[in-house]
Amino acid sequence: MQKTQVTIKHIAQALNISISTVSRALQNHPRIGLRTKEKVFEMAQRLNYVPNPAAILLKKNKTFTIGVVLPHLQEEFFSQAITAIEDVISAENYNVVVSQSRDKLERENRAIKSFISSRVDGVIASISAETTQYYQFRELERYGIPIVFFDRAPKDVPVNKVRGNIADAAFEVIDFLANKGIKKVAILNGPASLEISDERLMGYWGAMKKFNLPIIQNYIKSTDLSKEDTTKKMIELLNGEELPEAVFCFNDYVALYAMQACKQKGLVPNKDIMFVSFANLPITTYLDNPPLASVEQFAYQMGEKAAQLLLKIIHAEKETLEPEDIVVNTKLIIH
Amino acid sequence: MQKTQVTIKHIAQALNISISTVSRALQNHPRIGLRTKEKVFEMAQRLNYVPNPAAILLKKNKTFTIGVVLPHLQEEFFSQAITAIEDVISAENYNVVVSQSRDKLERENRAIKSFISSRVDGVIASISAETTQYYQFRELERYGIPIVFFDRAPKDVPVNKVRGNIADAAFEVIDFLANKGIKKVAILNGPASLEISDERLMGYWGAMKKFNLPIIQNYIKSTDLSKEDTTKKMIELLNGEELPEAVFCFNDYVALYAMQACKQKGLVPNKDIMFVSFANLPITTYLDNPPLASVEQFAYQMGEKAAQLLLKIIHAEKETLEPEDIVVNTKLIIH
DNA sequence: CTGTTAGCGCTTTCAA
DNA sequence: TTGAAAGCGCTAACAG
Repeated sequence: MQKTQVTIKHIAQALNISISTVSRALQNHPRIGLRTKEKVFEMAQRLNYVPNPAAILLKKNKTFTIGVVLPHLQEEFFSQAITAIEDVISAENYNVVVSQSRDKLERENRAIKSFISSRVDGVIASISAETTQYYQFRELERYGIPIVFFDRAPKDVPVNKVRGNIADAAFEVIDFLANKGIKKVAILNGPASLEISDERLMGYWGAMKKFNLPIIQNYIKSTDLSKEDTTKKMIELLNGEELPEAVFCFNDYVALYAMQACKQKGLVPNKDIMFVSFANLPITTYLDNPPLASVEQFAYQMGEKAAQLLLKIIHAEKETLEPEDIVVNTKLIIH
Repeated sequence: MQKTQVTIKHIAQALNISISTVSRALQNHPRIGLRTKEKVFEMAQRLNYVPNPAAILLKKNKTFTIGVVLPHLQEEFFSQAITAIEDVISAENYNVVVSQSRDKLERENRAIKSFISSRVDGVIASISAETTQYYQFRELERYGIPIVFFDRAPKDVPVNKVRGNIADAAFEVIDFLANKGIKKVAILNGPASLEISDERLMGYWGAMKKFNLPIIQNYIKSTDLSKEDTTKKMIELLNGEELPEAVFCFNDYVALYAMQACKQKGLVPNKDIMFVSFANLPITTYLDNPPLASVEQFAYQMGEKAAQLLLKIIHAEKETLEPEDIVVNTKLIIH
């Protein structure tokens, strides 16, 4: 099937010059005659020469590839981030390999293994809902592969990361609800292993206190982000002593599942119970009664910063730099 | 940053044997002593040896990578297909590189270029809404890279493809509506450059005739799949002489956009006007008034077949085989 | 069963 | 400004 490929050797022969001259000409080496360069480029074109990446990689011991693991490409939040990463990375002639963990630890680990064996030059990660340990990422360190986390970073480990100012956003959400006279606010949070869950809780807690709203233990739930568990927790809220007036959800999926649980109980979401969440699905705007407000996280910007940081680390030839913690501002969007 | 990597040479030295023995042992070559093999594997483990893919590729002149271009990973249909492709392909130790065209010809071309320069062993493609020419894919042929299309294939060119029995499904849809006593059915079809648009139209046409339903020229619209154009076409339908009773949409996105246009005109979708479409977004089930029915296309199965076909072609060392056309059955789901 | 050797396509000293 | 030659890590004849 494969045609024999055109190599610099062919170009050299056709032009009756040495392969090193061809190689240099193709790289725009300064010490090559302008006429020679022209001839080489012309011939390369004519022969449909395409450089063999494997040979270059082998020689340079670099793959010009970065690996990205994240939970779901289907979430607008992540797909926007990946677009940004691709834009930044490809401008520097790097390639991107994306892998979805689907919130499974096992898939995340497999992706990391594959990144190691394909020898990527760096990794950008947003950890799965199941990930509680930093363990697996140590393996990357072992091979000297730098990592930058975005949005979902492991807790209690100093790492390079880019994240939204979640706690402030959560505070703002409660502020917004309080201003509307809503007092009883429940929270359907994400797994405790995620730092961004803690931050949501902190913001919630801080604001509830500040505005003298009642903090009810039963109003604080956390889910593993699956539909089943989210539904279960929402039903617990609905069956509780006092129905909350609003539910602050970890993200749009959680909100969607929770809203459906509501409907099944005969309540109209965003009329009988208000929902507010972190935006990652533009599709919620197609609902008949969309959530009152949501937090925009500027995924593109976050992806951009993460990619830039990673490139910076890759280019810095020195040993590990101080981990950076970049915070991107969020914005409360009132619908 | 990079640690110096462990090579088979290191293993050979540590064990005081030749590198070819190590290479063979690692490949489980039959003519290598069991004891030697064991020693080699042990040492490889101990030194954290990871084979350098670049060297293997260079040697074998194969990348064990296949490229996939498709419109949007966010559509459930495509993301399921990609999962299937990954499953099949990785079972044979191939890797997958995915690229989204976002329905832009230019992005599709860029992806193809990048597939060529990274020398993928094969390509699976579902063309963009803007693609009208087979032209760009010829470039792949030139380099002997086999292609399999799935779902969206170019028209009027004999190619390897996997597709649903769209025309039959479209027929079934009209049949279903006719049975409910619905006579005036409009169609919001995709761009004419896609074979799957033609097939939808054929099925529609055939059924409308068969059931003696009126075929009104103004009821037949096609959109470029963008929100703007779809909205425009839907508004034309709504402003026409006679309101259709049902609209048969190219896919769920088209349905979503069209339904929103409805709402803006004060009509309740799926009560005042029925919608039916090809399923690619499970999210539509969260709508208050979801579409009556939709066509399930078994994306996973389609992806699976496409991947299997591609592998078959890659493994068949001969010159181009006869193009295959694999049809996967669809199913009408009543909600 | 194992070792020697050539070479995949390219970059890069070193020498001219 | 160009060429010769070594070598990146691995595989695979060929030769024992």
